[in-house]
Amino acid sequence: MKKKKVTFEDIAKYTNFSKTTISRYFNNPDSLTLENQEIIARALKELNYQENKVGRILASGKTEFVGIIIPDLYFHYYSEMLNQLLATYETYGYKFLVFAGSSHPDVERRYIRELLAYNIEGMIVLSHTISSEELASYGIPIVTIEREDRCTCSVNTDNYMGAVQACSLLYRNKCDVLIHINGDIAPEIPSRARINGFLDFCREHQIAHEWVLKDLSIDYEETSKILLEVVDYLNQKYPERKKGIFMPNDTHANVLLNVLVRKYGTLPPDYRIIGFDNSPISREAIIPTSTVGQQIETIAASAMELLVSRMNEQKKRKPSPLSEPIHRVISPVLIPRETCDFAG
Amino acid sequence: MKKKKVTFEDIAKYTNFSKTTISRYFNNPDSLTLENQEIIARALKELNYQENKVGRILASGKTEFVGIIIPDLYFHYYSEMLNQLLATYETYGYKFLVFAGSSHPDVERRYIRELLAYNIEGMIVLSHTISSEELASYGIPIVTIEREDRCTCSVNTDNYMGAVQACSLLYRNKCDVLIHINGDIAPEIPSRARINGFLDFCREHQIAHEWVLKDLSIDYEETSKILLEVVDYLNQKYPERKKGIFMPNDTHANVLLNVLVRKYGTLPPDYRIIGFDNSPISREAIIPTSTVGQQIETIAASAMELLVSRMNEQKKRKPSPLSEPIHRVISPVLIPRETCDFAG
DNA sequence: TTGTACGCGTTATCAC
DNA sequence: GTGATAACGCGTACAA
Repeated sequence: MKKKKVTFEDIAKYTNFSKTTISRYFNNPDSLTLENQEIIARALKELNYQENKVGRILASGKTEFVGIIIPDLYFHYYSEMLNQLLATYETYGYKFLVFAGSSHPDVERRYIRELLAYNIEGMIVLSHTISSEELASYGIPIVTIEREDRCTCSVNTDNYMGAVQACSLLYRNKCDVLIHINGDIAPEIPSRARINGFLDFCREHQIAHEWVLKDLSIDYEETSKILLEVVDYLNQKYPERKKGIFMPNDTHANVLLNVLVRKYGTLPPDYRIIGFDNSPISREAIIPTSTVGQQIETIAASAMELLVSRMNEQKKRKPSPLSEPIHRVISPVLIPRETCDFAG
Repeated sequence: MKKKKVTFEDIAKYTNFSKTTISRYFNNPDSLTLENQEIIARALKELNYQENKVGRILASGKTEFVGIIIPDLYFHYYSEMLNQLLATYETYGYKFLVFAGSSHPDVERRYIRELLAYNIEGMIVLSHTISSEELASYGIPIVTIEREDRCTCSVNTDNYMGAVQACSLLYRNKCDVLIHINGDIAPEIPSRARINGFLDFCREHQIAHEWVLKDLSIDYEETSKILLEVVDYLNQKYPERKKGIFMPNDTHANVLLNVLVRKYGTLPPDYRIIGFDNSPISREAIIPTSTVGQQIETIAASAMELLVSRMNEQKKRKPSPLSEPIHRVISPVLIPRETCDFAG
């Protein structure tokens, strides 16, 4: 069982053509006689030829590789995004080299160097670790998703609009006071707009509101404890008032919901809740939870479309100094469920 | 801004060494004078050399690529497995080309051909679509995880033991009748052993039991409806008896839990529940749910270790006809939580 | 310790 | 429509 791989050379000998012709058979078949195409096709079968793209890369410079750097696969948001990015293989044929980020800048720089060593044609970055300025400096097309994007192309959810939709739903649910529980987020991070949208909406509509400044972690028990305290605080501060709580994501909305249900046996009528993301947990919670749905498939498709157009520019034109960053914004979709009274 | 990449050639000219010496600097630095190493190191900085592994691949035949075919990233089990597989980059340096499988055999065959075209050195398969026999026929090292594995190396959870542990916990919780709600699973699928473990344990301990044969889908509402019917059925058939329910995974355990809590306001004392996987949902459920924890990190590490050893064999020895498949089994860990009375 | 020459599998540029 | 030849960037005998 010799593992000697069959090459164009072998096909050429076998068919009495030249390597060039074999190459053409793959890249420009129409330039061959139909007859000869069939001869070669047959030879490929008979010799059981296995395509080898490494040679092609070296000769053509095109790897059809795209690098992905994603911070984590814990949150469903990220794994679904990766899922949808990978799915674009069917559309564009780009293969994905994936690194799950480590939030250590130097480690991620090693990832990037490694990706560059394989001549990736472009990169999609979801990790927050490296500044967009540095990313841009690597000189290859890059699209970032939902992170700081001053110097890179990006696709983000319209977080501001999402927050406004969420608040609007709580408002229509006759909530007396709107609450947002979230850490302080740097202004350059897109999801910061959720806070801004919340604040602006409440001010514009002159609704009593409060941004409860709490950093909520990934740890369930810890978050649970914090949110229980927040509930006590809210009960004390806003007794007899209907509280509309806008949580920054569905995972934490679920923790809050559980805290309330475990405390009161059900979601008390003076609490309305809405989360963000439309993660599975929002449907699988003890009470199906209203949420602002991110259109992950659209975001992923849009990111790849943008990246592909950039990569094509790089190939065709000569100098093309990687024009101004393009920022795309995808509208979220309001999904009212049982943690609000009704959609209207 | 000419994009002309710096090559060994350039470094060689710049330093008055030959390409060979530059190459050696990377692959066998000790064979150079310390002095000369520094000269080259400096030149690399000054010319801003970017490693290019494509040439190396062509010359050496070693891509350091591993292909991953994963069925889906919806279930946390898979995304976490991918996470842990990617994390082994730090240990072995293999890069991962990832395809999210499509459950269409022909599509996955295209994926595999594409992977082979890039000379991947090995493959990790979680998808169930292609038979292990066909996988083995591709002639590269392959490790499968939690799927039919007759002809391939594999790493699986000890599903049988997991089921026994689950049943044992329910038994110690003084359940009168043990219930397992699951579809019929082909004997060659590892998770089939969960059913066998359930049945064997109950028979050996002479416990009343029933395998409720239901195919539960990924759809929450649909599953919810089915499980509500099952609950009615169980109430009727086993009134006044303490029912210990062993669910095949945490997602469905959560649906059942929600059905019960929504029906009774809490988990009735005559229902005990345990799931499988230790997914986040088991901790985030309205009542923290007992589960059989899969050691995903260990499984992933073990799979890569196995794969790496196989890939090394392929490189070193000449004929090495890819010896007999090795099957590794990782023990699960029982995690008792509030849906059971106590651990003892 | 260092250099020469060739090979890896494919594509691109010319010729014919 | 087809073929010879030279890249592409690096590794590796073999020679010095």
